[in-house]
Amino acid sequence: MNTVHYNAAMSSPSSPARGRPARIDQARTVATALELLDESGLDALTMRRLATALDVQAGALYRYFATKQDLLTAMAERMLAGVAAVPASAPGGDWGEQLTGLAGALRGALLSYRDGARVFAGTYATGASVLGFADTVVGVLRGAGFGDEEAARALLAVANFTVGHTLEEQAARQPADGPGAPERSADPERLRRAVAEGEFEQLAAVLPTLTESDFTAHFAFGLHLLVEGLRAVRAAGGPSGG
Amino acid sequence: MNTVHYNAAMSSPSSPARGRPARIDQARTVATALELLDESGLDALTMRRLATALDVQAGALYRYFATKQDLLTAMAERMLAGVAAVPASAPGGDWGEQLTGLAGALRGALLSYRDGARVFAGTYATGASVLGFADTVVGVLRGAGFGDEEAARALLAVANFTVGHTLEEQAARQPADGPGAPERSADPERLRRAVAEGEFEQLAAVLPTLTESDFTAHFAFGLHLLVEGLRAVRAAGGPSGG
DNA sequence: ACCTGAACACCGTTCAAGT
DNA sequence: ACCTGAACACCGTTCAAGT
Repeated sequence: MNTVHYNAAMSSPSSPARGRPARIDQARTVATALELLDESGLDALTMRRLATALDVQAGALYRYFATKQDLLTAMAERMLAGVAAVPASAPGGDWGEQLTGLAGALRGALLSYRDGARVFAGTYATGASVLGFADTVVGVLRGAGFGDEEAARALLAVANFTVGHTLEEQAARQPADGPGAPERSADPERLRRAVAEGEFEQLAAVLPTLTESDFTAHFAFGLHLLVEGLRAVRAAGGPSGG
Repeated sequence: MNTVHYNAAMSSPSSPARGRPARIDQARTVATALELLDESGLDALTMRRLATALDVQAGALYRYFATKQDLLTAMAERMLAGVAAVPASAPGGDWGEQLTGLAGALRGALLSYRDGARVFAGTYATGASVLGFADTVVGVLRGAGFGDEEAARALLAVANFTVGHTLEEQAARQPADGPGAPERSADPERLRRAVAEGEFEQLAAVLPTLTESDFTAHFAFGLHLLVEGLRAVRAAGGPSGG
């Protein structure tokens, strides 16, 4: 069962190719959609533009994906392909380092496509890539002695932090194309101005760190907090040592 | 300077009301937009529907908001109104409890409107509510002895976790209107089926916790990890005790 | 079986013209 | 100064009809 089941309700192309051979299929459609996403961003990814890139009419896409949302879910699933294999390629380290590596791999997968985090956050993918990642994370935690409940909640905490962080990281990296300045992009200049205008003494003091562009350091710090928190939880809860 | 400056480039209504009195304004437009959001969700919030609710034509909205994105930013800002006042109303407790209260207030603010987290995550609000919240959080942390860099990074970690968590919480609470099952909603049933179909032993073991609907407990656990992580960081770094 | 062509019911945004 | 009316350039989705 390696294949992703995008949508069991969709009519998949039957095995013996009756009639004309298909000009597109799910895999090529998702691949082209991800290329388009990376080139132009989520807002520019329309069914019509995707169809044009595939040299087909827009309606043809609906033979493979019931809705655009289904396509986005398949894209999210594909983005995470191989993300669970990270600890296997770097087997050393304790559970904390393995968890850090896995979270970093998730962030890397989302960062590897423009608006990747937005696509992932906007879908609910339950394919082999996503579940395999979750399975690996939970395996590391249970192997380290955490209980089932703690392992599940730790998975959620790490995943939600990673998605939330990468969402903002990619929003900040948005090109802000043109002097018209779109409102979503996290321009540090606007933040600086806003802090200067109001009375935010505390914020003003930490502004240099807050507006720095080293998102890897921000991510590492948050992840470090979660791992150290887990260490504290385990020390307080279970009878086993580290 | 209490007023939120939605967009300095927009022509605000001049003080002496020349010509016809305005039938709509920014404040009423944002309030109505939030009502509509809460009733029907973000996907149903269109400029045309909002205009109809305000008894006006769609084009009239563009005298107050340059783009829909600007309107959404103003909505995000308004959602967080008063969220920084939480520690003032419950002044007791150490920095950890105060931080927990602030994060809980942020989650509560996002939860108080349907798709609130999606609106917030999709914008970059830098008004008094958002900056006031950030200022308060940083103030708590610096007051507890954390350095400027750690305080800034801790703010980001807590905010990103909270947004990421609430994004998923609201996706899970989506009514999933109709048996057609929209793909975004985090139906626990689909997750159960997907885990059962594949070979995810670790995931299967924690499935009861993973699919439980007590998001408050999930949120509390993640927040607990962050706070305990901060305690560990402070113990390891600074010379001052707790 | 697979895709086209054409339509349906919408969008966000702009802007001359009215009052 | 504020809003209307109407248009522009799109959307996602459906479906009879062609091959």
